[in-house]
Amino acid sequence: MRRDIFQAIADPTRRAIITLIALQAMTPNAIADNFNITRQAISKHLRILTECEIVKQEQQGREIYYSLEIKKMKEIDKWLEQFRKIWETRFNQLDNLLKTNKK
Amino acid sequence: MRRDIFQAIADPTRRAIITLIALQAMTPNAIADNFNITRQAISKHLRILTECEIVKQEQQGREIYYSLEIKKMKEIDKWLEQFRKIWETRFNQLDNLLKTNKK
DNA sequence: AATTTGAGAAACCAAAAAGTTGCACATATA
DNA sequence: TATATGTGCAACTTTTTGGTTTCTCAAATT
Repeated sequence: MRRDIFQAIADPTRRAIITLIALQAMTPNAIADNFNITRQAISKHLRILTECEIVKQEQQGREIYYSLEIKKMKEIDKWLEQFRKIWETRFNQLDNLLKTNKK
Repeated sequence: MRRDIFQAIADPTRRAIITLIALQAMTPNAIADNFNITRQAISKHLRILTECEIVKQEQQGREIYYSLEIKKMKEIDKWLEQFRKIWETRFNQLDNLLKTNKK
C-alpha cells in the first residue's frame, strides 16, 4: 500500500475532509453529516489520512476529534518549490527578452 | 474518469515524468528510458497528463516532444493557499501567546 | 442492569488504475 | 520501394480503491 500525501489528497472526499477540519476539530459522525456516504467510509478515509499523518486524533470520552496536522501540508508546498523556481525563471527570461527587443 | 491535477500527481511515475520534462522537452521514448516500465505505459501516463493539460505536445516529424505546462502547477499552489493562511495565523497566535506570557 | 450511541474492523463487491502484449500507422532511412 | 523507427490505440489482466453491510466494543444514558 502506497500511502503518501499525494495519494491522500487525490481523492476529492479526502480533500473535502481536510478543508472541513482545517479550522476546527470534528468527530467522524459530524464529518459524515457533510457527505452522503456512510460513516464507515468516512472512517476509512480518516484512517488513511491518519496513516499519512495529515490528521491527528484526540479522544474525548467515546468521541474522537480529528484535526488537521497543518505542517504536513507543507510537504506539498516543498514539492512545488522546484516548479516555483522554474516559473519565476521563465518570467525573468520573458522579461529579459522584452528588454532586449526594446533595444 | 476523474482526471484532475490531484489525481494526476498521485502517481509517483507521473510525478517523476513531470520533474523530468520540467526543464527540457522530451520524446516518449527518451522519457521511457528513465523507467523500467514499457513505453506504452509511459504513453498512457502522458495521455493522462495531456488530458489534464499538465503537459503539452509539439510534433517534430515523427517525434513528439512533451513539455510541462508550468502554469498548471499553480492550481495546486492555489489549493494550498487556504492552508497557508492557517499556518500563518497559527504562528501569529503562538507569537501573541508568547508575548502575552512575557507580560 | 439494559439500552443507546460513537467509533473502528472485517468481509465483501464493483469500478478504476496501472501495467502488459499485440497491432496499426505515419515518417524516416536504406 | 522495402525496412526501420517513433508513436498511439485496443484488448486484456492484476491490483488498488472506494464504497457497502455486518459485527464488535467501549462509553454514555435510561
